[in-house]
Amino acid sequence: MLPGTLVSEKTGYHHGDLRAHLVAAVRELVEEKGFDGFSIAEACRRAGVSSAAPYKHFKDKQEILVAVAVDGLFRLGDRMEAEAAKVADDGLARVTAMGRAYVGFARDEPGVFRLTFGQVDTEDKREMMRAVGCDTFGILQRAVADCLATTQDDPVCQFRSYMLWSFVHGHASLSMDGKAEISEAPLEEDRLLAEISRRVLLG
Amino acid sequence: MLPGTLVSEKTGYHHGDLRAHLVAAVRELVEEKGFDGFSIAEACRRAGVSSAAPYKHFKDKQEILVAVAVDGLFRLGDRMEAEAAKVADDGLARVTAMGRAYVGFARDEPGVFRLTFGQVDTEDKREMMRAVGCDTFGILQRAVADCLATTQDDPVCQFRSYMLWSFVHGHASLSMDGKAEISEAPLEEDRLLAEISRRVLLG
DNA sequence: TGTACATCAGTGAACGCGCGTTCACTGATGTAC
DNA sequence: TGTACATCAGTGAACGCGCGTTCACTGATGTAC
Repeated sequence: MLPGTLVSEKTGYHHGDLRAHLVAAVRELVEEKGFDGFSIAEACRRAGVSSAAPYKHFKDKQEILVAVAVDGLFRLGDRMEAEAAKVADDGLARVTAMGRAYVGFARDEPGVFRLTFGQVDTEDKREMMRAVGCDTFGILQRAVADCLATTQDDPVCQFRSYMLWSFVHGHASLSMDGKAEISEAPLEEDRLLAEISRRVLLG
Repeated sequence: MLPGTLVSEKTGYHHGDLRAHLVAAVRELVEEKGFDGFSIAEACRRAGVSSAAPYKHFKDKQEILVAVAVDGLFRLGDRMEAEAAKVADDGLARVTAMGRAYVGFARDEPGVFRLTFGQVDTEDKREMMRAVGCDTFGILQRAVADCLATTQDDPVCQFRSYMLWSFVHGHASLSMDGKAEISEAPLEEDRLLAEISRRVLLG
């Protein structure tokens, strides 16, 4: 359930890496119950720790959720890069692969996805997310710049990157909760992603 | 605050149209606090009614939220049709206008938007939303069919409609919480919507 | 028009619950000498 | 190597709170005669 490898198996009092374990437990809960419906108390039970323990690592509930969201963004970025790296050096195909990674992430972890792109309550979270979000978006921008034989700063590149992001994000959101019947046919989805990359990047 | 026109101003015991008033109150709260953070109790206080009253109209909390979500979908559809009707009979422009309506709705009522397209907890809600959602999506499909000089059933029409929906939904979601800096320049957004309609419907 | 009565939409008090957070504490760990 | 001690990461009990829901009730409304 929780990754045993993360624990430096201390017996008894001290936990080892409670912070990471809490984040993992919250991640699980957010998937199971949605990001409302989640509670610190239950995350503690799951991590095998008293309900006061988290406050040694986090200021409050909000801060834990931000940690989970940031962690999610990082993993999303990693997944995009990994998926793109698998593809031969055809720019268009790489962009499509990133889209596939994005949608895959949303489908595998809808709770975290919603949390990550969900409403922003605090200024802290807003700042944090903006910073990490720019990094992740940069991954796409670089691939698009490659494709168009231009630089990331080129307004054309930014415009097209944002178009792609919108589309993929929209499809991810809609397919996540079955609003697109199309998502039942994985072949169709590949076509969809390829088609949209083509239409945005060429022509 | 609450639309006085809706109340058939009964004095005292009987309320007139509590159901509609509760939905309105919940809508307000969902905007103010997000759809977590909302509580029946507070909606009752706002509607000036005891906390037991809602159970004469709704089975439970979930059912109220579904009512608000369904109501939101209907109003979204109305807005799309209204915005499209303003435009001369150029198919492409009408589709773009619908996009503008969609994004406008998301920006005006982010809470309801998130609730409407957010996670589906119960099978009841799923069914309800699917039915109303198909109606709303149908509005777009008809405009696209017009544009392509084909019928709604044509797979090409469905495919393109879904592409448009994805894009607009994605942009709406991202711009809602300021993830697109682009959203600060309304002129740019018009260009974005027009461009995407063109790229999806032509070529 | 007046009366009796069924129905309906509200009240208000009460319930049990689980939550987020605090507090004083305690046991383990690492370091200086 | 041994001891003293500061620091740190946990405990567990307690708190106050607001919630969703239930219950027996009551007052208003509409209708049949």
